[in-house]
Amino acid sequence: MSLRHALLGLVAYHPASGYDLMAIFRTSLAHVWPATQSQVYGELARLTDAELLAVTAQGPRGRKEFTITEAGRSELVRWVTDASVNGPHRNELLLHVFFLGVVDAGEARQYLARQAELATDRLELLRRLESSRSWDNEALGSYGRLALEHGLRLAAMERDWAEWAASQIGSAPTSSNGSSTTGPSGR
Amino acid sequence: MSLRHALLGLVAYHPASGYDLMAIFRTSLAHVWPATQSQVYGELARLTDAELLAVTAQGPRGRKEFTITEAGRSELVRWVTDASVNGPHRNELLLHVFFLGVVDAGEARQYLARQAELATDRLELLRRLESSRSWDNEALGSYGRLALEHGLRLAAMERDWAEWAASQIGSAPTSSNGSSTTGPSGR
DNA sequence: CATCACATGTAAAAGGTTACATGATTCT
DNA sequence: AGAATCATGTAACCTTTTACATGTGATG
Repeated sequence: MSLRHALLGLVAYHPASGYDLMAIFRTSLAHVWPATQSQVYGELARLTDAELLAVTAQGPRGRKEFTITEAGRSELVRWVTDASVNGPHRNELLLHVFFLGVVDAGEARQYLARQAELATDRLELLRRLESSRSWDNEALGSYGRLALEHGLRLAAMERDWAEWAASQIGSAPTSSNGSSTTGPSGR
Repeated sequence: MSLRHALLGLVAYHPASGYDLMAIFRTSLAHVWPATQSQVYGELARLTDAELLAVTAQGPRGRKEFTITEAGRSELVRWVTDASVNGPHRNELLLHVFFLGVVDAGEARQYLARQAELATDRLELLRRLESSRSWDNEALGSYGRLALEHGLRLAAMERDWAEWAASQIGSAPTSSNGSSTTGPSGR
């Protein structure tokens, strides 16, 4: 139930409306914790019901500004310092890799080379974001910088790994059903 | 809808029952694509309905052995070579990091130090798995090795990043101090 | 006065988790 | 005989995605 905590965290930094929060989910949090408008408005209502948030101002177009309550803040603090919180971690890239045996070595190598390119692009994008520094005068600034560095290191790691992985694949072709051959060079 | 493809991939390597497949989800795929028994049996039924899998043998306790069909195999090949497939990528660790500002610097540093320890433990676990080689005579062997290497590099990266991040805290309370000593390798 | 940005909501469907339920076979 | 393992399924609930639906206020 981390969307809840993402909302508490954002509102704790600064009171905001659902619309404001959506803008943050579309930008800063897009690659960390994606959420849809539908989800955000629903969860804000539930958080208000639970008295972890409160509506503290109304604006022009039915705008509601949410502020964190004391109960909300203590729940946030409890969650943020709990290192054991760690949901399951799905990786679609690795799922592909596991089953690369169904295609021949050439296609597998090509797939990995493409992943190396994509990681390079991500790295480039983050480097430009880092230079622009638009992120660091925002509310999430000082800690957002740490998250950005994580992204940079991850992209570099994936680029290097994908290049290495491509190089590991021998030219020994795999049969079309992959069940009998053990594949390329045994270690 | 990747559970579908995970099942197609596993059955393509070797015909299996739901029970057999669950054993793989609990071990090899646990950190790549978690799935519950409930999900697996349900999806196997749907895949059989869609004629991407077929029941090719019945065993002792109502056991049904599934085999991939031609249609199933071509769907799997299409998916596996499609580098554009990439679902949203949630990272609860980074979500914590974004909101570390709600606690004081000492607690934030402690949190990151704990994450460095946890990453070290994961690395150790994977190294032991690598030595044991139990994985490489299995169906997923040759490509599973590439996935394992990804895990090793990821764990090492997260350990280094968390140590670096912990060291960054406290040196500049509000403004950022831009330069990283141990940034990712450039090119 | 038209268009864009602001602003909030609901409904249906798909995907995922937890808990319950049942029974057969093998091993000690 | 009792326990562990093999084996499949269903029900309730929660989370996430996609699509629909509506209206206000500011700007050119």
